[in-house]
Amino acid sequence: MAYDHKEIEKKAKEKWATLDLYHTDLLEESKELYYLLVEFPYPSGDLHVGHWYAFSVTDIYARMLRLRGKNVFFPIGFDAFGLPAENAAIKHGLDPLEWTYKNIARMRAQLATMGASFDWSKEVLTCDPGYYQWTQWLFAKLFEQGLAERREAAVKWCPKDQTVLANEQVIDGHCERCGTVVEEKWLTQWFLKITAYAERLLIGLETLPWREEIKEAQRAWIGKSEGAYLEFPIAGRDEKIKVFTTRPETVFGATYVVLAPEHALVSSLALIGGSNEKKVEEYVSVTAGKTERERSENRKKTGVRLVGVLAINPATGEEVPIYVADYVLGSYGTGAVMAVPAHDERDFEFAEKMHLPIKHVVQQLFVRTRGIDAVHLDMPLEKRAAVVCVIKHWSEDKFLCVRWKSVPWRGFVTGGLDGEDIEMAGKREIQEETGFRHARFVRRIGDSISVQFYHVNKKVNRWAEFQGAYFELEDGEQDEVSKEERTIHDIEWVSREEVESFITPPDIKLIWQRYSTGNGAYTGPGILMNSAEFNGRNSDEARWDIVAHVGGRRVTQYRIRDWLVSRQRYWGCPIPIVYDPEGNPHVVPAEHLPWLLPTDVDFKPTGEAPLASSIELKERVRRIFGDGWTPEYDTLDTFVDSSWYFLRYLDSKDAHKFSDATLMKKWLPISRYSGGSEHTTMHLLYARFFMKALYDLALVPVEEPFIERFNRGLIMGPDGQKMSKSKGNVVNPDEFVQKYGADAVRIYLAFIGPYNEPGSYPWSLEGVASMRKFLERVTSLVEKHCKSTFDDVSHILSQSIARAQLKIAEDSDRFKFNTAIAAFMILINELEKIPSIPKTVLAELVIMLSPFAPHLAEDLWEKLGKEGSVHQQSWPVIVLAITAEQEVVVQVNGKRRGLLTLAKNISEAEAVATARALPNVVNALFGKEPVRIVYIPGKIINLVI
RNA sequence: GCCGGGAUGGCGGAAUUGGUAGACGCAACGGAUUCAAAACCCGUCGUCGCAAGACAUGAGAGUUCGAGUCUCUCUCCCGGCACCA
Repeated sequence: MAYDHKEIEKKAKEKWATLDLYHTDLLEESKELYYLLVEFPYPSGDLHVGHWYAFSVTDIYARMLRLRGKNVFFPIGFDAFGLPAENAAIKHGLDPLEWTYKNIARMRAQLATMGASFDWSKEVLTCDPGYYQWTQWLFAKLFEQGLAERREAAVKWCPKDQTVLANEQVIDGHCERCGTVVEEKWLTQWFLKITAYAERLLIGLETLPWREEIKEAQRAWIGKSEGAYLEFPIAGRDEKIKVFTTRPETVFGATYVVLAPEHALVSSLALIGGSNEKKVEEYVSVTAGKTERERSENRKKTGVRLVGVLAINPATGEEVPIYVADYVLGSYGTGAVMAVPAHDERDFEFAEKMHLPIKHVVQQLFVRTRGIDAVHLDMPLEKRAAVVCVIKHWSEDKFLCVRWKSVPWRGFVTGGLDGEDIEMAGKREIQEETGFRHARFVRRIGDSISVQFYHVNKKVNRWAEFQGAYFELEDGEQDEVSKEERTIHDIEWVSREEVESFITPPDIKLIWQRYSTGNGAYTGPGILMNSAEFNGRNSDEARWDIVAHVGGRRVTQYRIRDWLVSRQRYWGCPIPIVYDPEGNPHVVPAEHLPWLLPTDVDFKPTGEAPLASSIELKERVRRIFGDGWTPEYDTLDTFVDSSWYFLRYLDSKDAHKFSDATLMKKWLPISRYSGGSEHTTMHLLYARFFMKALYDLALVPVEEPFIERFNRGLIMGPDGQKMSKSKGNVVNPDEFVQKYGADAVRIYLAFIGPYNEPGSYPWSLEGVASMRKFLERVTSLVEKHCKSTFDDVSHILSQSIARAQLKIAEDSDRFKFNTAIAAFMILINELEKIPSIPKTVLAELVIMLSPFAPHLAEDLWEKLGKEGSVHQQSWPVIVLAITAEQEVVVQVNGKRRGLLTLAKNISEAEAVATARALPNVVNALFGKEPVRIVYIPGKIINLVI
């Protein structure tokens, strides 16, 4: 081994400690400020590959920015409240506090091995009373502002952890932490009103330069939908059923109304109807016993009609039945919907099952815009009703299709109604176009559709209302077809399988699909029909007019629910609330903060909050507030702790305020936040919500906490599978650090793939070794030339170095450390071929290496006899000289035939002449004269023959 | 089902705005060195072909002098949401 990494790492760390290198002076004004944040870890007690990936790669950027003259704030701390500590207490009888602090101590030591340049002096621990005092203080502020609220709600309950979970912590109906199937419970809980900020959380995304997938995930989570409240009066009563719909324009097609089982009107309406009250009650109680998960798992539609009561469709005035069905959610919208089976899949499914009427009010519209039958924009559209005939052979499974002669159009027999009904018109067209005499009308096919096209033969624009109809031929008896018809098209028998591909226009295809696979709900926009005075209008365009017409109100709904923060757990931040003898909540006054977590508790899960077992807490409340006052026993969701930690970093030890206003003004918003994609919709949204709420309270200077956000990828096992103990593919980074050194592991992780996108990269067993080899080559290079007295830097060499410096800096800015390292490797490969390298170049090289391999670079810096630390140097100033020549690719017909190095100021004629003289070009031209020459100076000459 | 992102050698990946496809690295192969091996060093390395060259960025079409990159259709993979009216 060319170098002893253990020795080097030890020496470097001692040197950095002596120089106090990573203490950020937050007041330093002369440099540009850069707040680089990385998600702080939970102190699980063991540093795994994921931690290395998160912290050591981000550290590369922190170090590089410092070299580039920035005042970089790169803090660290621990998200130290949470379940594992408590589980350790339950399982092994350990003290959660001791367990946590022991783990923290261990992880601090492990983090130190990676050589990360964290400023430990600003460390925060969320479980420290000095921290959670301010979590409590901020909670109190939100409470005073009406943003923290106590109410009864159906909550997700994990029977194993014996606690309530936030919606976000339930994954596929299972507890995010322990995987147990989640139950539902009805409890009084604390909520933070994130819904009040739904719109602003959405708008705020617009200006953030985040990746689209992160923004989209948040948008989907917020789930904005615009629609209207419409009211359906109950026949013979004063009451009304209020529904929410995003498609109010389909109200004419609402043929029944559905209430969620938990809807307030269900029991009273059942009583009025009377006749099936028992059945309704039974249905409601059965669904109440199911979790939301169970309800949505079984997608089969169930429901009960409220017999004896009817609602009135406000558009048609018709009476429609009322159902109770669990496919309608009580927690969204108004808990009631108007059902439009023709235009909503769920309503369609329910209507089919219950044999309810399906009324078609939106006609699908096809406009032919391409091809020979495209609508002529300068001509008016002539309306006409028409029939499209699907005709089956009298004995075989074949269908009668039509192939036009003059145009590439293939479809079915189609013709205008001319005042007849569908059956008559169809029979007549079949007779005229095909000669078949005995077609039997079987049925209509689905609903009508609108098609706008240019009628090639009749030379007019048509707006046809197509009605599909199914006919069966009784026999093959056929008349002679008129000559006129024969010149227009041929008829053809096509087998069932081939019909779909035989037919050309999409609208005729749709009729075929409806015939062969059945009709469904049409959920798109189109032309309104069966909608009184709105008939013929575009559905999207008429939407709000219809809302006005039926006296509805335009509203916006959000999918996001308020943030449930109560946890029936011990190891969390106590909710700073006490109850007076009447049971009203009061915030614990600031002078009593921190509102300490009691220590005399029983951890055994009983279904009660552990804090309820503390005598000290009850005593404390009685002592401070008086007899009859009782404490809140729940603790806060740990996501509350982590929603503001980045503010505390700036002023982590302050006993008088949560953070320093002046420093926040200087350092916020955070320049770049690096983390895992698993936090996209929870932590990131909560932190943004907190920031906006605190901004409104004038407690913070900015509304959005993070300018840039980067989600890193995942490191997989060597088999490409997610690392897990059961698969036996877990890579222990410590082994590799021991064997190859921290620098090799760092550089390997940075090289494995782009750090700016959430991909997944398998850990290659040879990868770290190869990085070690590379570092040894750099070492040998420096050692070989470090005694050299030669100091003449050639032009070519200085250009190579400048190019590498620029590339490394640029790629690092984009978090593309893989290509940055590649650029460094290219430079080393080049330098190894040079017999003598000046010391100034070596020094620059070591500085360039230092963010990636901080320990080795420090050692090499000393080998060069330099003073101070390499990490206190400046990133070399880049001077890229302008060259007089440039490379130009020569192509013939777009294929590369040669490469020229031409003077930059060469004329086009000269450049082309030089290109044409190339032997390969001469060959490719076959003596022909180019018909076109594309010349882009500095890039390409393309000769087109 | 809907939304978002993606698909490039045996593998991880590269290719700032449409302009030399496969940078850099791994693995593999050949050589040199060695008593031998490891390490190191030199070379080969998309496919077909002796070569010239042809063909190649999930499949198919299109736009363009020129497409991994832009447009359309389809397939598959990853992520998010999902009975949210």
